[in-house]
Amino acid sequence: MDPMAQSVPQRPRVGRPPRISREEVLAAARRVVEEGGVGSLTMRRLAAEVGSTPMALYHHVKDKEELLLLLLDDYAAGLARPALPEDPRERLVTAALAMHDALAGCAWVVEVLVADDLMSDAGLWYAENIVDAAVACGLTPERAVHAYRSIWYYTAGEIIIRAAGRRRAADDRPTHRERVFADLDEETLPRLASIGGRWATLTAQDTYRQGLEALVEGLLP
Amino acid sequence: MDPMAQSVPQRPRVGRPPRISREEVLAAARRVVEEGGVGSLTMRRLAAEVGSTPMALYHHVKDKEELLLLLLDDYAAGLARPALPEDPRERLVTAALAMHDALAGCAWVVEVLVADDLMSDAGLWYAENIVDAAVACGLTPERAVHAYRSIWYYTAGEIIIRAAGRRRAADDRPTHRERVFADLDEETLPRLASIGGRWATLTAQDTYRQGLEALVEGLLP
DNA sequence: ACCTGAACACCGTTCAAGT
DNA sequence: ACCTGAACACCGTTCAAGT
Repeated sequence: MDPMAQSVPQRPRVGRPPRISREEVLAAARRVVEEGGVGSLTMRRLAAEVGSTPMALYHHVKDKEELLLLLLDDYAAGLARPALPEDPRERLVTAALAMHDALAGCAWVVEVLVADDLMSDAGLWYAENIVDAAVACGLTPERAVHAYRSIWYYTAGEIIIRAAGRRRAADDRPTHRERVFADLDEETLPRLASIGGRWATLTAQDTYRQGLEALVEGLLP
Repeated sequence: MDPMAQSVPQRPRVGRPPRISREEVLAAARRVVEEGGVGSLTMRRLAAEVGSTPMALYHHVKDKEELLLLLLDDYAAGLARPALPEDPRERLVTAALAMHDALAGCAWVVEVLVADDLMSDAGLWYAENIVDAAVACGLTPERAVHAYRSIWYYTAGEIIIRAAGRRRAADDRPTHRERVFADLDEETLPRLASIGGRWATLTAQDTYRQGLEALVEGLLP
């Protein structure tokens, strides 16, 4: 842009030339985390991935926490922002669904999110639209924030619990839950006993939208 | 009870007499976990707590996972089961609130719960009553299970996120969220910017019941 | 300025041996 | 039967030194 820019003397880079860059580290971290979740991202593993030593990483990120936050920013920045309907109630539901989808695609995100609440700037777009739509539906700003919070609890809970469920389903040994459901006491737990084997099927179904609409129905005046 | 029981010859206990018992291990684990969360419970720390070596523990519990499950059973067994109102809608809300309270008192429980879905038998009491009340309110058993699921997502999400929030508040360095909220762009995020500093106060408020009632309102016919 | 290697203070768990 | 000690394969991070 500025034709002079090129001739501005670059502060002469002294010392050893870099072998790895922050971007390279982040890209590798993304790969690792997408494949095996946050749990599988270790500084040592990451170092191996970029062909370096664990300590070299600390020259490009402050520590592991910063690494995760950077990863989050990065993910959030790439999210699509769907066009939202005019009608405020529909706008609210659509924004919440978009937030949910953004998270559902990437289970690891939630693990980090919960640890440091809310996304980066890019993620605030969802909150903005949900709160704003709630106000447009007639809530006070205070109640709109509370409504957003309820939706966030519901959404985060859904993502976390269903992700955990999928992880359990992945390693095939029977879970604690299955063992418990196999022999329910009909005397003390008649309703659950009558549902029996259908429990697993029913709770595996995706009912996010259903629950969201119920919640919104109850939250709005 | 059986007067003969005493004279039934005990299978002679051979070998070294035990120095620690399973109960002792569990009691120590409970202490550790209540104080510092699941994260602070390590086999090594626990061994030190009972005055033994890490490997001695493996004679009383299979591994760390079993230890956590035992801890859970134990906690669930001690829960009060409040009297529930006759009216099914009130019964539903009361049971959900009781479930929430049972969890809220013990943040560590949720960490384990999420990892292995649902509590032990004792915890199923909540599910039983919520599903049953939902049926009594006119839902089909299938929709009643879905309703329970939505309530469970909402409840678990609330507990997890608020627990994480409290953990962040505990170590006083400013969180990522605070930094982001400090300078919101009024152009792109006008609603959040207008809420500004009130966000922290508003989201710190306990609105579990409010959200629950909204959700129930929307879920029931 | 950037990278390396050794070291520290941790993990859960296995294995072989002691009482 | 119960416990111990040494060992294995891991962690994140600090520190002093090399290029």
